[in-house]
Amino acid sequence: MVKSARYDSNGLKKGAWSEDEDNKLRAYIQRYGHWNWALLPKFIGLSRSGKSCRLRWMNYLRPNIKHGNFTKEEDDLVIDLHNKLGNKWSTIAMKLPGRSDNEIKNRWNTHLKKRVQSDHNVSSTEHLGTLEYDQANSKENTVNKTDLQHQPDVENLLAGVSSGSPSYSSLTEISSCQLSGSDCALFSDLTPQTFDEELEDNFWSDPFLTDIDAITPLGNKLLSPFNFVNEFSSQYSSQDLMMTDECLWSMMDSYVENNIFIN
DNA sequence: AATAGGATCAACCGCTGCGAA
DNA sequence: GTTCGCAGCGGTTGATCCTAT
Repeated sequence: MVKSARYDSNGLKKGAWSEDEDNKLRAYIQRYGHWNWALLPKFIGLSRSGKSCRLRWMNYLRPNIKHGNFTKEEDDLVIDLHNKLGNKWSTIAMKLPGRSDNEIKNRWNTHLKKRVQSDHNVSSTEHLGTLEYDQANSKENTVNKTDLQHQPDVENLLAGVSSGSPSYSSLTEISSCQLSGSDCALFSDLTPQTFDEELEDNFWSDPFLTDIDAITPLGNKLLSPFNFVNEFSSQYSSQDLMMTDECLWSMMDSYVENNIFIN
């Protein structure tokens, strides 16, 4: 149910995301965070708009995102919050961890709106237990296994959050995390699987860093693409900075590998 | 088996708000 | 005070799936 891929007049790809694009975007953001959505696709080598990348990440690729499986409790909460807040989907989404505003909006438009309307006539779900409700929604509860293959385990993720080992202020902070210098390896060699394996040991235990300033234990800044570009743009002309994505990646990786920091 | 029409949901589009210059 | 660029939001679209006939 996705829009077929096509290219617009600016050469930007539209429509369905390929697995390769997903992998690139996920791996990049897990490593560097989303420091600038507009420039990010260039660094990844994607022919997508920043908007499209942001949307894909927020609605689909975030580590803690859930698909399908709206429980009766979630539905009730959406209805209750919609009753109080109206179409403030992002606000409602904040109350439902793992659910994107887009998914909640779709859920409302396709199911809950009708349910609320029919409830005005018959309070049909009052006598449905949770099990019966789940069974009634079994079609919707079909989880896309392909989607889950590349997702970190949500339960572990949440357990990690609640255990307090890393101190997160919110789940959204997880989505914009970055790795410390010790985690860095040549990204180009990583498949999603090996990337996840590599992260497994210390991904959730390492401190999370802000999108732009990756603070090392020494208090120096690790070169994120943001300060990488800033650093180089101060030394070279824009002509000099016309480099291929591969070249950029290579340079960044060599910086990371050699622990070269800027203050 | 074919197909028409409804349902679903990922993705797009346009707009607003906000911070920086 | 104005302009610009970016992030985020909510409405809408359209490709695909599902179901009834």
